[in-house]
Amino acid sequence: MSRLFHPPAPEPNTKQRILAAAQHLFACQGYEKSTTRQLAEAAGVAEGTLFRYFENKNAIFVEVVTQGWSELLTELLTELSEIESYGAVAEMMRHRMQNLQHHSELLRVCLMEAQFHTELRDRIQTELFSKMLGVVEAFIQTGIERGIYRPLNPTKVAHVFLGMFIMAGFGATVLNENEAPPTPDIELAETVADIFLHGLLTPPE
Amino acid sequence: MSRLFHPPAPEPNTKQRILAAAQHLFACQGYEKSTTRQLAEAAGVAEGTLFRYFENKNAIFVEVVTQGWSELLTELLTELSEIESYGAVAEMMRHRMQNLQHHSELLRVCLMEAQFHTELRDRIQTELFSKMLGVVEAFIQTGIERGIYRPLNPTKVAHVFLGMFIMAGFGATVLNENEAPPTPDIELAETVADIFLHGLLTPPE
Amino acid sequence: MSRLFHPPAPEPNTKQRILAAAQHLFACQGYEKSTTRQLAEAAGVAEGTLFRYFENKNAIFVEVVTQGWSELLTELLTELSEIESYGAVAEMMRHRMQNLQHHSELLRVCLMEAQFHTELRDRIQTELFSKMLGVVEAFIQTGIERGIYRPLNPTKVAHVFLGMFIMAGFGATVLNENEAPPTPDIELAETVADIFLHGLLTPPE
Amino acid sequence: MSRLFHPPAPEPNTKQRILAAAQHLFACQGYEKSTTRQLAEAAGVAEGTLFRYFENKNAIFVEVVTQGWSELLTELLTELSEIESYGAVAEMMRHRMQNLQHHSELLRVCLMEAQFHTELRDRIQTELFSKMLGVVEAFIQTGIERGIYRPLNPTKVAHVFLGMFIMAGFGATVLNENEAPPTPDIELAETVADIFLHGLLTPPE
DNA sequence: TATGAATGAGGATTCATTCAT
DNA sequence: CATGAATGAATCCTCATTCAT
Repeated sequence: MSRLFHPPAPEPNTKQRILAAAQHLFACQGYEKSTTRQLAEAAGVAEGTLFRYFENKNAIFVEVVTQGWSELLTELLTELSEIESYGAVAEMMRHRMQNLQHHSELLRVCLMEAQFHTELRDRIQTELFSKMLGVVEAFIQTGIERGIYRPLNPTKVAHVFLGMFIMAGFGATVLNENEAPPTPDIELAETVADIFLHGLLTPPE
Repeated sequence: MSRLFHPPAPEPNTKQRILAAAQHLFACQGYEKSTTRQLAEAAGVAEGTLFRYFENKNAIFVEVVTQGWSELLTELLTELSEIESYGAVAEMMRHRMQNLQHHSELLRVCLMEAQFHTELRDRIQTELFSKMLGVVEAFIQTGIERGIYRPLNPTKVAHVFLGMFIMAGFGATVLNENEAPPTPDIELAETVADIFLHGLLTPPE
Repeated sequence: MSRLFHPPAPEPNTKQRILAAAQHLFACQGYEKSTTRQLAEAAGVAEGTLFRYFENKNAIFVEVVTQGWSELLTELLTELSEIESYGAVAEMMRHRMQNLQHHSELLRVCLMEAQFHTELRDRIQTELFSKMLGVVEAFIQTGIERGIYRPLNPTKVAHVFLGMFIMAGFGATVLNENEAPPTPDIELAETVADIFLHGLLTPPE
Repeated sequence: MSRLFHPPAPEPNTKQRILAAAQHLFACQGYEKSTTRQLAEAAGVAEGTLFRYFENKNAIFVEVVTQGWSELLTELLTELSEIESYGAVAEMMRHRMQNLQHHSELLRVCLMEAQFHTELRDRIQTELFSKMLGVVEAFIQTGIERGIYRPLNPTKVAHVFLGMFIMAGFGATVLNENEAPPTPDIELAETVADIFLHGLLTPPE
C-alpha cells in the first residue's frame, strides 16, 4: 500500500527542482528579495524542506551560481575547441549569442548577484574564470602568431571577448526598452560579432 | 557674519552627504543589504535624519541613480559633441574609459541594482537612455554616410558603443581578480577602443 | 492516541488566545498604546507568531470587534426573541445588564476604539447594527400597536434601548470612581431598566 | 520698524490656538494618532513652539480635557440651578441635548481618550464629576421628597441623568449611520428626555 | 523524510522632544 | 521668543531558521 504512492521522490529530484526555482526567482527578483517562502512554493516543497537539502539560503545561491557558471563556460569551451578556422570565430559567436537567451537568467544571477558574495566570487574566479580566460587567451595568441589577428595584447582581447558575451547577454535588458522576457536581439548579436571580428582580423592587403 | 557659522550643517549639505554615502554603500553591498542604520552611520547623521530628506530608503536609491545617470550621460554627450574627426572617436573613448574609474561605483549601482526597480528603470529609459542612443546613432549614421564607417545598422552600433562603456566600466569588476576598487584597466580600455574602432572603420583601400 | 499530545499547541488554540489577550489589552490601554510586543507577551507567543494568524495589528483589532459585536448582539437577540410579555422587558434588561460585566471589556473596545477605524465601523453598522435596530424597532412597534407602550417613534425608542445597554455597560467606567474592573453596578442597572420601562409603558388608567 | 509687525502674539493667544487645534484633532483622530507635527500645523505654529507652552504632548491633552469638562459641567450646573419646576427638567434636557452638538468634540475627547490617562481621569473624578453628581443628586432627592419623582435611589438616578447626556452626545456617532458631522438627532434627544421624564415622574392619579 | 508552526533578531520608519540659531 | 533640523528610542513587521510531529 505504501508502495502505491512513491511518496518521497516522485518528481525528478527535489534538489534540482529547488535549484531551478531558485535560479528563476533570483534572476527575477534578486537574491535578497526572494524569500524562502517563495522559494519553497515555487519548488513545490515545504519551507522546512529547503533546509534538508541546503544548509541555508546562501548555500542555495552558491550552488545555483556554481552550477551555472560551470555549465556556461563548459559549453563555451566545447564550442571553442571545435572551431576550425580562426576566422570562423564569428560564426561561433553568433551561435553562442543567439542562445544566450536560454542562459540569460543564469547570467543575470551570476553577474549581478554574485558580486556581493565575496567568497563565491573568488571561488568562481580561481576555479572557472581564470581557466577560461587562459583558454581564450591561448586561442587568440595563436591567431595573432599566425598573423590572422592583429597584434594586440591577447590577455586583453580575451577579456573583451568574454565581456562581449556578457554585454550581449544582458545588455539587452539594460539598454533595451522592452520589458520582461528580453528577446535576444539577434541583429545586435550579429553586429557585436561583426565589429569584434573586423576589429580583430588583420586587414587583407 | 553670523551667517558664517551654521553649526548644525557645517558639512557641504546633509542631503548630498547622504547621497554620497548611499552611492558608496549600494555599490559595495547592494541596495538590499545596505541597512538604513549603516547608511546613517556612513553619512554621519542619525537614522531618523535620513527620512527628513527622503521619503524612504527607496527614494534615496532613486535619487542616486537618477543623478548618476544624468551626470554620466551628460559628460558623454558633451565629449561627443566636441569631437571633430570621425576617426578621433577612439581618442575620446580612451579618455572616457580612463575616468570610468571615477564613475565605477555609479555604474555598478545603476546597472545592477536598478534592474529590480522597474519604475526607475523605465524612467531612466525614456528620459535619458533613448535620447542618448539617438545622439550616438545620429553620429554613427553620419560617419557611415560619409563612408568613414562601415555600413552597419547604426542603431545597433550605437548600442554596442554604449555597451562598450558599460562593459569596460564594470567588466573589470566581474572579470578581474582584484577586490573592491577596481583599478581601471587602461590597457583594457585601449584594447576595447581599438577593436571597436577597427571594427567600425571602413578599411583603407 | 498519539493525537492526544500536540505539544506546540496544548492551549485551546493560539488564535483565540491572541484574540483574548488583545481584547483585554485594547480595553485596558487602547489600541494605539498596545504594542505588538505586549500583545505577544500577553498571549504567550512570540511577536512574529501574531503575524502568522493576522495580517497586521489592525486585523487583530478588526477580528476582536467583529467577534465581539456579533456575540453581544446575538445574545441580546436571543433573549429578546424569547420574551413573552411586553411588560417583561424589564426583567430581561436586568438580566442582560447584570452580565454586561462579562462583556464590559468588549464594549469598551467596540465603542471607543472602533470610532477611529472607519471601514470597520461601517461594516459593523451595516452588518450588525442596523439589523439589530430593526428587530428592536419591530418589537417596540408591536408593543405600541397593542397599546402597551406609549406612542413614541419606535425607531428612536430602539436607539434609546440599545443606548441604554451601552451606557450601563461602560457608563460605570466613565462615571464611577472605581478603577479597572468596574464591578457592575446592579442597582444602577435596575434603575436604568426601571426608568426606561416606566417611561415607555402606557400609564394604567 | 519692529513695531510694524507685532510678531510674537498677533493672534488671539497662541496657547488657546494650540488647545483648540488639539481638541479638534484629538476628537477626529484620537490622541495617539495625532502627531505633534499635525498639531503644530493645525495651530499655525512651529513644532518646537508647542513645547514652550506645554511640557509635553500629554500636557496638552490634560489641559484640553480639564478645560473641557469644566466648561461642560459648569453650563449644565448653571442651567440646572435656573430651573424652576421639577417637571420642567425635560425642557432643560431638550435644550441641553440640542446643543450637545456644539460640544460633541469635547465629549468625544473627554469620554474616550481620557479613559487611558489614569491620573487625569482621577482628577476629573474628584474635582468635577463627584461634585456634579452631588448637585444632581440633591436636585433629584428634593424632587422625590416632594413626591414629584418616584421614590428611586437618587444617586443612581443622577448617574442615569448624566449618562443620558453622554449617550445622546455621542450615541449618535456610534449608533448612527451617518458619517463625520453627527447632526444632533433632535428627535432622539426628545425621546430620551421624554422617556426619562415619564420614567421618573410619579404617575398622576 | 517532509512538514509548517513557532521563533526572534533585525529592518524600515515614525515621532516626541531638544537645542542652536 | 519662535523656529525647525536633528535625534534615537520605540514601533510594526519580515523572514531565515529550528524542531516536534
